[in-house]
Amino acid sequence: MKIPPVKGTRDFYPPEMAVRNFIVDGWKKVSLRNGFEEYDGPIFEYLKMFQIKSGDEIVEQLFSLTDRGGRDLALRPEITPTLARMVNQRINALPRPIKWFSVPRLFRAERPQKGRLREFFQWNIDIIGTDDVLADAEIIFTTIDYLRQVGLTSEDVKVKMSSRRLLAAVLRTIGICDAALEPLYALLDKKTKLPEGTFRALLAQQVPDSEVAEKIEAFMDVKKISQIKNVVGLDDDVDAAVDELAMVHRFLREDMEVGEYCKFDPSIVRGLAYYTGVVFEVHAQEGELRAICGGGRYDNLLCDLGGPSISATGMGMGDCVLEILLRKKGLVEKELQRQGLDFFVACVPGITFDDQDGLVKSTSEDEVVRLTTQLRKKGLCADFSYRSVSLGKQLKQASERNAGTCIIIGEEFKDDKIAVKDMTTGEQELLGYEEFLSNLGIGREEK
RNA sequence: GUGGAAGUAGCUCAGCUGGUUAGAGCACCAGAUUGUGGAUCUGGGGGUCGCGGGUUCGAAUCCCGUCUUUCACCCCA
Repeated sequence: MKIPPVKGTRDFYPPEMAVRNFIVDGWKKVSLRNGFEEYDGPIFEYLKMFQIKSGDEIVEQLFSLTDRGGRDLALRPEITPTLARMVNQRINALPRPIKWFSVPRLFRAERPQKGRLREFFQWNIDIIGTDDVLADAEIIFTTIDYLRQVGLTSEDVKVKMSSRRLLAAVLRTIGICDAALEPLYALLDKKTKLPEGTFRALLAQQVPDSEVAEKIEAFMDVKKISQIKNVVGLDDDVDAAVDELAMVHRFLREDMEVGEYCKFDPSIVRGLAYYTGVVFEVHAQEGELRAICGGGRYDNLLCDLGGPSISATGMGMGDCVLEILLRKKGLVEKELQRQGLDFFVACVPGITFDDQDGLVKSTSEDEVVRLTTQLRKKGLCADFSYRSVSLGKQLKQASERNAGTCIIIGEEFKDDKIAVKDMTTGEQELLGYEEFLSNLGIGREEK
């Protein structure tokens, strides 16, 4: 019986696995060099934990199960609740600020489409326990640091940033009441995806006062943080929010040297209600891809999940959209070619080697295994052919395996010599067996 | 969850309005080549035409259902 892969999942054959590792290894490397420590939690949690934060609609998009003890569980659709749980559990013992990262495997029972599957990986970085905007800047910087690391330039991608606090202050100043904020956020979030006329019509529904609606539109057209005050007028809350966002931008531009990646964009709202401050998304400049990542400040979430009131800011980046973009930009091919063996050990089949008394000591096939063992003992990647086939076949295998060097055990092994062939240049030299082995470690660090 | 499009070999696809035994390229395996790889040539394996049902003397081809993929919505933690 043929069993197909489950809807929305991927099989990682070696080439796909190499790409996945390229992505994940980059995430980890960049996290560590920016001072984040890795954590992880269980792949399933109590269903209730996800319900608290997200509500019933989200529950329909969870893979849930009941265990034999009657516990209602769910495969994690995100790791932030787990992070909050772990931090809350040891909140008094953990030194702050907490700078943690994770690369969890996540599950969402949504209908799959381009850049969105039912099982995927997501890079999460969070800074918990400080309300300093420098932490927001660092989250954004670390995100850019990764994008830059894999070769995406400020021509390729842009960090669009705004602020929930700013948006709330602006809307209140204009005259929107608190109850109307949430549905309005949802609409503003969609502005760039809707035709202008449609947006205007929907806005008119929510905001009947055309003067107010015009002000909202004017705000949505603002290109620079410094222009906000001119459009909205004077207000202490707006001023404070503007200054805060301007400070994040200044850190990124003047101190972290990534200003060319960043721009203010008032249409960045983020879907979820729990964001409280700076919010941002990274988008590819060209093409119709969904956001590569998103993040922001969420000062109330830990408290909502049963912990103390502690501020936090973070970012999540999934692997699906990122991979599509990296492939489109030709940034993964090089990585695929780099993997391969250090050595492939081959032999001329059927040669026997005698000891001093003329008795058979070993065959060339035996010596292949012995030499490979020595190479592996030194931590090198080495392999050989199981079947005793012609030397030509073995060399072919060596090049298919992308071996850097091929070693040939032939007649000259009777004089304790081996042929060492460089597979890229094709050059070959005879070396003493012991001499070759003892020189192996040297010069390897430079590679 | 709603609507559109598609599904033929591991991959990309051909197969005219239903008509013998379903093809090609690439990939894979073997040989040419028992001490020298990436090339070339020759040969080979591999398909219940996504699955199930219907129409028909006859279905890869037409119809229905279903699964999967994909696009647009909903949503996007």
